[in-house]
Amino acid sequence: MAVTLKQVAKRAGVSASAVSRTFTQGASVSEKTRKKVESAAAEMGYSPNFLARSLTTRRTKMIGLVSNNFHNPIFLEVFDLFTRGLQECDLRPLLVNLTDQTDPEASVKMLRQYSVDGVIVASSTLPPSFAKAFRDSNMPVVHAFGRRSSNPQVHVVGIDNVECGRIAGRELARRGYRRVGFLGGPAIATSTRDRFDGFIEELTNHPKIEVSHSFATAYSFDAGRSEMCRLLAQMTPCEAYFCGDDVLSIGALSAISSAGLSVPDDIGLIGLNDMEMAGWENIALTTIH
Amino acid sequence: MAVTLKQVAKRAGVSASAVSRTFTQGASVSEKTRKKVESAAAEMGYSPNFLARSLTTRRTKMIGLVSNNFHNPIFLEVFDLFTRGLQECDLRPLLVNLTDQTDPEASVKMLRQYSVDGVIVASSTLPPSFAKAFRDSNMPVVHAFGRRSSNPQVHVVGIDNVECGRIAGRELARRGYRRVGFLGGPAIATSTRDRFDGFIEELTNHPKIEVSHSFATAYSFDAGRSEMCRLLAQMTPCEAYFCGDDVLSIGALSAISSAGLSVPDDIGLIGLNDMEMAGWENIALTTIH
DNA sequence: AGTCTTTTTGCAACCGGTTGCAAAAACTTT
DNA sequence: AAAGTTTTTGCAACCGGTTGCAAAAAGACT
Repeated sequence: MAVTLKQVAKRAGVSASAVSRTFTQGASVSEKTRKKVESAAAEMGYSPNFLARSLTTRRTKMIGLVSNNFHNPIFLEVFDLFTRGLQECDLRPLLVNLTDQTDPEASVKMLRQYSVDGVIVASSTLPPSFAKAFRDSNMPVVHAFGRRSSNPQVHVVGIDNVECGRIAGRELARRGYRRVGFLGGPAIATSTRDRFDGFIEELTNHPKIEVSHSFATAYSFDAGRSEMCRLLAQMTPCEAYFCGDDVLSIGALSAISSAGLSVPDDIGLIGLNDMEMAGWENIALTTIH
Repeated sequence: MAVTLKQVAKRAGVSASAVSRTFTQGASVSEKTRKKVESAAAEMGYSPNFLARSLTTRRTKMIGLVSNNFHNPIFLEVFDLFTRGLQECDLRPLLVNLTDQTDPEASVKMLRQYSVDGVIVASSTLPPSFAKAFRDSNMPVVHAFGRRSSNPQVHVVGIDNVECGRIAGRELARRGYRRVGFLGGPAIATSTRDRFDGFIEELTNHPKIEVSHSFATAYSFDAGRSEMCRLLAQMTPCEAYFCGDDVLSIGALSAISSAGLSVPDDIGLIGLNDMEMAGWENIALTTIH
């Protein structure tokens, strides 16, 4: 069906190697044969088959892009940036949706079968063991939004979650709130733990401020809304909250307005991520970039 | 590095073909050798290399997933559903981000080099010629959210945009508005054209209703907001608008509140898509599912 | 036990490329 | 023009699998 190297070789009147070489960076071909090959290839509409090539070069230029965050709009921004970044490096993302998948093994196996050159695990809620599973299978791994670990085999790229917690704590203190709360994402997520730690650490510098905390079940609107509803139903809600992330915050925001209260007049709120939506005028969330 | 078929064959004491056959659906292998091969494979952690296999089978089980909509949160839902659907069929999406790419040829070439089994073009704003370009290169193509064309080579999956326009028109009429507007997405997009046509068509049944229209520059919050700002600054804004989609609507919503007006008391608004966010209580958009 | 069928097996060629190596061709030098 | 050097070229083996075909093995039937 598709034009093959051999057909081009025949048409150009040269050997297969010559054709192969004109399409490989830095191979030795004379100007004359290169011209012949190039024009034959152009006429026939030939371009080399990457997968056949990968068999010998051992490079597919495919990168597994693995995530389970398909309900948090910030991840559309993430996917946009990641795919464009990869494309600029001449790499292709093979997308893997991990939603409702608890065992890494199946994905590891699949990505190995496709011989990806590397894997990006883009998630703050997957356990570190997940990224490790890929690594153990000898693929280079970047865990985006992961936590730096004692095990240096997995590259981690992300924000300093502990520092985020500190920033939030410091800002709430600066604004004079006396009773503040941490409304975190899922309690098992490392991102949640770290933000919590930083928040608490900062607020120990302000012993007069009363601090409480609770966790939502996910980084999602619904989770944020229902957790905030619960908090508002208690006898003494806090004066201000640091929420796990922006979507969670927007859920909380919604609970607060539904209760007839307003942000920031009645309750202070600070999010995290500075996603596009946070800046929308009908949301207007204070957030950490 | 990775374990190969030959190594397994040696270990199991059988020929390469035998190993290959135990891993191919419906090939003829005796129970005895299958067992031998399977245990050898398990011990060595072997699984077949899909790309090498694809060379002879001519099936990669990879599908190009092409889109330029990385700023409209509805597409995160789309990507979620599409990737899961593909995965259920044992197919893998190779994601292609077309943002700031005007020429289809580069992507066509790239996807051919990776020998994808087919392509899904997921976009309502790309011209039909884009999907055709893939088709002309002999790949099966599905244009999701595209417009049914006279050229039957490209499969189209999507909503009935004309009917959406009718529904919106009918609903606004039913609610008794006398002066309604169409605030569409980009004027070149087929989805915009079709929704517009349906809207107008329906409202010709109600000659007493005054209809006007305008187009935003994109399906985005900012575009919706600024177009609505412009409309509100005019002497006679409409009583209600049908917006191109939900993000556009939310932008319009924001412009309306900023102007000190309220929906639905001062101005009616109806969106399209019923994205998750439309249901969030602090947005509460009327929309078409 | 011998013959006829059916199933299982290995050989070898192939999928579409790359690459080490030695021979051929093209330049330099003297 | 001969010898030496460098560049270009094609051959053949290989990457990791699949598959048509004929031979071998197993099973069915007299």
